[in-house]
Amino acid sequence: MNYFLAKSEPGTYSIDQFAKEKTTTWNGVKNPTAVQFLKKMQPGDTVFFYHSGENPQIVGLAEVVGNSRPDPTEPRSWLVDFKFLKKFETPITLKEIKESGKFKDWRLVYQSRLSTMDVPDNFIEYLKKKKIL
DNA sequence: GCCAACGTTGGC
DNA sequence: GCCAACGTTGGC
Repeated sequence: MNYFLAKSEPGTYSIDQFAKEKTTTWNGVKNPTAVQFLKKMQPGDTVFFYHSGENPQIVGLAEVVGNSRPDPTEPRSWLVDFKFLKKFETPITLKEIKESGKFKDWRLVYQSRLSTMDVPDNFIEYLKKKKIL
């Protein structure tokens, strides 16, 4: 089981909408690097749901259901289905992640524009220690 | 609102 | 195939 992170502008699609809908098709990903990660997602993998924009933070968890696949309506674009798992009572802010100093080699920190990415093991450990996972 | 970083487009 | 110009994203 692998961990990934997917960003969404809450004005476009928020964790609350996701919680209501229970499942969503994650689409619109065209960036080649982001698509690479989408292709690696497999059923059962866990995805951190991240709100970008004002107050950027990880707000919840999703589970990959079904295989990622090309978007039939848009060339070079890929999509994947997510099932809602949970919304964090206390989101993990980007500020906290940066200020901890432990995750400088994570794309979330050094490559802000990337919308879909993997998650380093030491971040998972960090969350387990904090009893968030 | 600004700007850095990066992706895309199109002319050559 | 290169690169300049331009567009987009996302953090601040």
